[in-house]
Amino acid sequence: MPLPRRFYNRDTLTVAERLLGKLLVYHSPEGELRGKIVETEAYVGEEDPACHAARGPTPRNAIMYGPPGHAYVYFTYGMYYMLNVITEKEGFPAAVLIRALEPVKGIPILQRNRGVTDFLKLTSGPGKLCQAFRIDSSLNGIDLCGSRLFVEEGGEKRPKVVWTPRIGISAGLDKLWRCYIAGNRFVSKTNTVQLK
DNA sequence: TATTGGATCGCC
DNA sequence: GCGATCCAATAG
Repeated sequence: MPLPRRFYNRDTLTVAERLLGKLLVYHSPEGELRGKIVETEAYVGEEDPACHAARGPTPRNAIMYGPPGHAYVYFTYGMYYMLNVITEKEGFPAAVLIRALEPVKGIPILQRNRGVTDFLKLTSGPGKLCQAFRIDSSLNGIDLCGSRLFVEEGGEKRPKVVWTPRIGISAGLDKLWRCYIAGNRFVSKTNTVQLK
C-alpha cells in the first residue's frame, strides 16, 4: 500500500527522516523490485543554495513546484539518474533525494542491471540505485500514490538516525540535511560518525 | 550559440 | 586523484 499523500505534504526534514526504514517499491517491466530506504537528503526551497530551485523555476525543476508525493528524476554527470520525492505544499519547491537502499526483492534483476553481484555495491548510492532499478527520466513526475512506483511501510520500529552535511555539494554545507540509519552497511559512504 | 560544471561512480 | 559523458543553465 502506497503511503498517503499527506506523508509527503509536510516539513521536508521530517519526510527525509521518516522515509528511513520504509520500502521503495517499483513494478518494473522486468518484475517487482523492492529496497529498504537507508539514506536520504533534504533539499528545501529557493533559500537552500544546493536546491535545484535555488534560482527560481526552470524547465528542469518544474516538478519541484508541483504537488507533494510525486517523483523528481533528473540526469547528471552525463550518465546517472537521481531519484527524489517531492515534499511540502504545491508551489513550495522541496524534495528528498533517495541516496541508498538495502536490496530486498528482485536481487537477480538488480545485479543484472548493475553488472555486479556484490550486494553491498548494488544500491549503495543515488546513481547506483537508479541504475539497479532502471529508473530514468521517463519516470519523472510519476505519482507516488499510484501503483507503479511508490513507498510503503517497512514494518520496523523507528530506526536510530544519524544526521550529517549533504554529499557532493559545495553550498549549504552548514546544514545537517543528510540522514541515514545508524550502522547500516548499505549507506553510500563510510560513516564518519558511528553510533554504538 | 558557446561554455561550464554537476545532489556520481569506478578505476588509476 | 581523475576521467567518463551529456545536458541544463547561464552568459554573450
